[in-house]
Amino acid sequence: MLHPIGWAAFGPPAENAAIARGVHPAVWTYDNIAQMKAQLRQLGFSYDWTREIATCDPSYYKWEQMVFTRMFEKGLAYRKSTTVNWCPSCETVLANEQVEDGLCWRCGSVVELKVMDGWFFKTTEYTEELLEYTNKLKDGWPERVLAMQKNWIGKSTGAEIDFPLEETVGGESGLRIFTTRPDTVFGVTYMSIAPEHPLAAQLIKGKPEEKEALKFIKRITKQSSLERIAEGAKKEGVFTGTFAVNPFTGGRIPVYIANFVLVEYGTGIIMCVPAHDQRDFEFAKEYGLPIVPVIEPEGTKLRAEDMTGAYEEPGVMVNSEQFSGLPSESGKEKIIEYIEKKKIGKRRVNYRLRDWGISRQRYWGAPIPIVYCDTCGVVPVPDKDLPVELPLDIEFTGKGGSPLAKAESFVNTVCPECGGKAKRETDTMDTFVESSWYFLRYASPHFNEGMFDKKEVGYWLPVDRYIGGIEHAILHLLYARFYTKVLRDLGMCDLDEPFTNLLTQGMVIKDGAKMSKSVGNIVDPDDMIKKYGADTVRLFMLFAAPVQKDLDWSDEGIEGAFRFLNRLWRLISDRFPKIEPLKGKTPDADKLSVSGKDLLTKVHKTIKKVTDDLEKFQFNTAIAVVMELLNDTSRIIPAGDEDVKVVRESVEAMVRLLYPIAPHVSEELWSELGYKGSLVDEPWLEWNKGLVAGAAITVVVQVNGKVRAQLTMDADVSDEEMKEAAFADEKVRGYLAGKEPRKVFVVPKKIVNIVV
RNA sequence: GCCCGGGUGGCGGAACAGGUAGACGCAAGGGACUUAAAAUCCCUCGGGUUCGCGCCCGUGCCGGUUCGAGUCCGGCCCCGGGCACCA
Repeated sequence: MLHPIGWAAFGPPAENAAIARGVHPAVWTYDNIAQMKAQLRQLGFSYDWTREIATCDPSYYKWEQMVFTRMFEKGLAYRKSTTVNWCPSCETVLANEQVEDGLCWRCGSVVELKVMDGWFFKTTEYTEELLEYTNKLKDGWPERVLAMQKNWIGKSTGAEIDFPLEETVGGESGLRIFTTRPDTVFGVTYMSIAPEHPLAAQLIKGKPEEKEALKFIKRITKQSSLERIAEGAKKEGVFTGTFAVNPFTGGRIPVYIANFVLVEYGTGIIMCVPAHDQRDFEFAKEYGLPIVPVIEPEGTKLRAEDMTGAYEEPGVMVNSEQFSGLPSESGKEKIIEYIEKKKIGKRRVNYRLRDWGISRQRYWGAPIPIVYCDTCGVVPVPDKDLPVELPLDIEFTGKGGSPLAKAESFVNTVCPECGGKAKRETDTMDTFVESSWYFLRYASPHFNEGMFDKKEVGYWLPVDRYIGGIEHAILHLLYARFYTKVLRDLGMCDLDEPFTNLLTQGMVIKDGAKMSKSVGNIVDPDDMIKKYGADTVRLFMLFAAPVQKDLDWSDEGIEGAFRFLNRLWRLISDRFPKIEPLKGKTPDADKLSVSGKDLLTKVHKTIKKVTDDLEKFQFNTAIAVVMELLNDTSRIIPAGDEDVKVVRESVEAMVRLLYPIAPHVSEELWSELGYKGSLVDEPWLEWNKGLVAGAAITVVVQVNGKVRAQLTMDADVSDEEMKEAAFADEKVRGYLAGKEPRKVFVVPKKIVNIVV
């Protein structure tokens, strides 16, 4: 088993601290690491510190840079100019996954849309595989995480169809659109193109509408992503002055520029069917465009003038020439077959997922290993010159963009190919790139002939048990899956997926809100450790809620955990210090009193339950049963020496069962109990199967499904004996009142239900 | 709108595989110990009813299947999360 730890050490917080307080990001980062490390050690986590890594170390990011150059060579890393998400506060570009409701995931600022050059990873190369594997991960991943990823990938099937233009524009003789509803093609009454689409400006060139349309484009493209979303209700557009032709009807179709068309999705141009698409409907109403129904619900006639909204459900095709009368679902197929035969379009699958923009206009990150040469163009840095180290001698002003771009000695370099003057790329990589492969590095953290030792990765990976927060359901978990597949295809490993089982643990909540400095509801672990000790903190956190759920921090709750450990401590040090260690010898069951025997049974049932629960990560219930055992053990009054031994056995069991949860206290009590050496060297306890199976059982007797009596019986009781005992019971007889039972159900060793 | 979760005491949460609902803990109330307090220990703690034994009701709501439903099925309501002008 490998239980490693490391630090995602790059990122804007360190740089922001440098700007605000004049501390170098590196100093700030390593200070924080030292503090965190001390805290983790105090808490007694069993990390393998020999494998510790920090992603800001050049010996780490060097390999990431090398992989970048390989990806570049394969076209999986590429540069393009496009509309990107810009966070004005972080002063950097964000990937689509890092924008939440139009706001920056990190700082919450309103994200602006900007056209910029940047580097991208071609996640879309793996879209279908990423989607397909969500089905294979089903056994180990929470349903909702997979659902989120599927959602994010957003597969939709349909067709691309070419609509010829009346006259050629900018070298284009037609407009290609994507639709999921080819069955509605006879109802097209206009088309729309995204304002950002390069062809939009071409379509209006020289037209009377040009001036008006240009103004519109300018206004819309200036809006932030938040405005574009928020104004969702209001559909706006302008006529381009250009017409296309419906290839099915030959009809003349006006082309609009419309604010609701997304340039990045599909082809950035759509056919508009107001009768069967709500958005198209609203736009048509606004601009007085015709509405032509071509799908009708079975047995109903649709009339454009009566419609108050689009009819989006399936139905029967009408007004569609030879396709009329077909159900819309099979109509889709027929239309697609038709366009493929006539070569005016083709079947097409579209995804929402877009390529991962990894350029960050920030200093504290791994430099992108690229050099720009006037002669040779874009040149990747050769392996022998890696890593491209982040220069530490930098001035942080917080103004005017990335400090890297102003570091002359960094920027100016020579071209690795021609030796001439060249300039370095000054963008750094998104920190999610580092976190996309650190788990592989753990397999061979000190390997210096490559990113990782393939043999070691083959041995340790995939991760059997990956634990992280739900907030990375899409971000980190999608990127890591993608990156792993890239590494596989570069021949570096044989993994299809990095994480077999995923456990999304909850956050610690205080007063109904996520703990944060700005809200001021922070509970400092150091304070808690000082007051109660690490074990109390551990115990409480594991006990208060199942790991998957958020944990409500409660000052009273932690007191309860503290009380429990103290009770155990007192039981051992005050009441039973003089009894000799059992050293594995179990008391003689025959010499025990009834309560002694009950306790012995309880001890072994507890061992079984804790073992099972830990296996299932159900720490809260595991702790609860140990608490029960402590209650029972404290209450017993031993009837003889053999009973005392049971108490001793119970105490020893509790200490050992609690070891993974409260290691410090357990070790201490273990030696208090007279044992030498550490519990870490002791094997896990096993329960006595005979004792657990042979224990007396409670049989419930129901009359007409209602519980009327509880009988204590032997574990090997037969159905017949259960029945007899049930009918013999006085209380039960009272309920039967002499009536003949109509039926008797017996659940072996559990229940007798008498129906009268 | 679509897709996932989830609704159990005052609270956090238990309940294998349809078989005693509320384990364990917190809070609350009462009592013991103490000059007093803290700590500790004991009792009560879903609702109604009863002097009590007990009885009736109760797992968001309505219905169904079953000898028996928190658990299964159908319909609805509410809460949380994800996606969303995705053509």
